[in-house]
Amino acid sequence: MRETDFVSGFARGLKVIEAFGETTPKLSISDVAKATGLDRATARRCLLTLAELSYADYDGKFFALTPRILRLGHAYLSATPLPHIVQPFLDKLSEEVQQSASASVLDGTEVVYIARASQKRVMSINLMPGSRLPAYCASMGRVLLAALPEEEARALLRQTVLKAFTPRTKTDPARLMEELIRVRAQGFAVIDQELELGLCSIAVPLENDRGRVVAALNIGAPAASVPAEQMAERYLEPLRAVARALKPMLR
Amino acid sequence: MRETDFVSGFARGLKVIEAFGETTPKLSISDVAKATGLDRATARRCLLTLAELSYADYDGKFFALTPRILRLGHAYLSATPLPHIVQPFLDKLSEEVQQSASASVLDGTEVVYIARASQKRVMSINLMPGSRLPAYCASMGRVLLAALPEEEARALLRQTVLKAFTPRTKTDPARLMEELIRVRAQGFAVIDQELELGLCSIAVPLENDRGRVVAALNIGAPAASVPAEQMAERYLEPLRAVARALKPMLR
DNA sequence: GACATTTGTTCATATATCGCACAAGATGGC
DNA sequence: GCCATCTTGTGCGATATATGAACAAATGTC
Repeated sequence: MRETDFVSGFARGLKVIEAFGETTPKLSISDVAKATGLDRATARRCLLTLAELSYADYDGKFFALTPRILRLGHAYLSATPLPHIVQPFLDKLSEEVQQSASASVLDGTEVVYIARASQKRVMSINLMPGSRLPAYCASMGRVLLAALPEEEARALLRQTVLKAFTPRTKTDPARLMEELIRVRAQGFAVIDQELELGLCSIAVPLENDRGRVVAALNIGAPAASVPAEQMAERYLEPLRAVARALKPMLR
Repeated sequence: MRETDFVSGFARGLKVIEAFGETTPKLSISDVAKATGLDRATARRCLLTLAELSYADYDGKFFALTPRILRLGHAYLSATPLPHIVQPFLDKLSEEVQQSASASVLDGTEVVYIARASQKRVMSINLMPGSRLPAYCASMGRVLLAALPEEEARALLRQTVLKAFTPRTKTDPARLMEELIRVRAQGFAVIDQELELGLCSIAVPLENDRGRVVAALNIGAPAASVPAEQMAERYLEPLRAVARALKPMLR
């Protein structure tokens, strides 16, 4: 790609949108400049552009995103076949096993939820399509990393800040790589309270008709009612049945 | 705002993202140029920029958005307090009444879902945060339109294509305005299969601590099990209880 | 209340992008 | 197989944007 085939004003604007996050719903011009590394004058122009288009509100001091910004993500969710195809299967699966079921894909070092059917909430975090979790300590993340060429998985782990969310979180890259190899061999991953105490989950890869892994499916359950050792015997077959049923439908 | 405080490259890029939709998951350069009204060269530069930043894939012919684009909408969902505050209340409400419960806000002529707790699916459309419905024929839309100054509501209806989704859909602007006045007076709206046959819903406004309507809450139920006449007697009180409980928590 | 910082805004100019026109390549009909 | 049509890629002049410094205003500190 040539230098001139890149619209840096657009790229800068996207950076500005992403500056808004979890802990920062309202940002001043300087806040955004600092968060993005852009010049204050440039950040201001991007923010005023967002406001002009009603993607953001401006009270003269702080900018805040408006729900209109959801159109952007929705363009993906409604345009991409996978979420639509998977959703009814997750609904059925979730009802059958009386636990939450989800599907996700990999985006860099993170897992991105693309569909979800939730039963009564057991997690403190509220997951929905678009939500992200670090791949290294999520069951679907393990499955998706395990599906990559070993070198690629290793590279992603190197890029990740391996933080211990609970005392059980595995954070040693070497042990994680071993775990990925085991996951690939056995065809599923079980997470025992590595992301949140009290929460277990199990995931399997979802292949398309040509055998390429295109997503992961999981079931999450409270550790109190389903100990980690029982996850596989209870949920592996239902998950695999869904993956088998979906396989011929995925291009 | 001065002319030079607007980054048109950014605005054009956002238009390109929104060109991807329901029926158009993969678009060529010309497709996007046609859909957005941009010059082909410009559309191409925006698309290549998206691809360079991994917001889109490019196979040499077609562009498709990647899940990375969900970061943009997620910036809003995670940064805005309302969805987080409302979600656990919807969960409880949904379990209590054994029906789906949702919250939404108005964006132009459309209702945008910002949180949702779903029971077994009754709608053919799959709703999630970010999903949009036309305001004029959705229960939350009626409530949100009714909360606007009459002239503003009338203006939005004028901008809307009033399509009949079912034989029961109300599409006459004058009758809709009457309906909005009734909704405002009674403090709730009931929709009887106007959006989809077999689906009824009821919505109430959600006010903040200063009495401004900041969102709408609703419950949807299959018409077969809950006829429209029963929606209010069954669900109005539970909905209002949630709205009352939330009110002091909303700035 | 005066000083020091931070923040927002403006401006001139160097730089990058836009849209047009044209060339090259792909597609489809017959 | 050939022409008509549509699509994509590129060079260039005109136009729009980014930059960083300078100033003004607001905010925080002692």
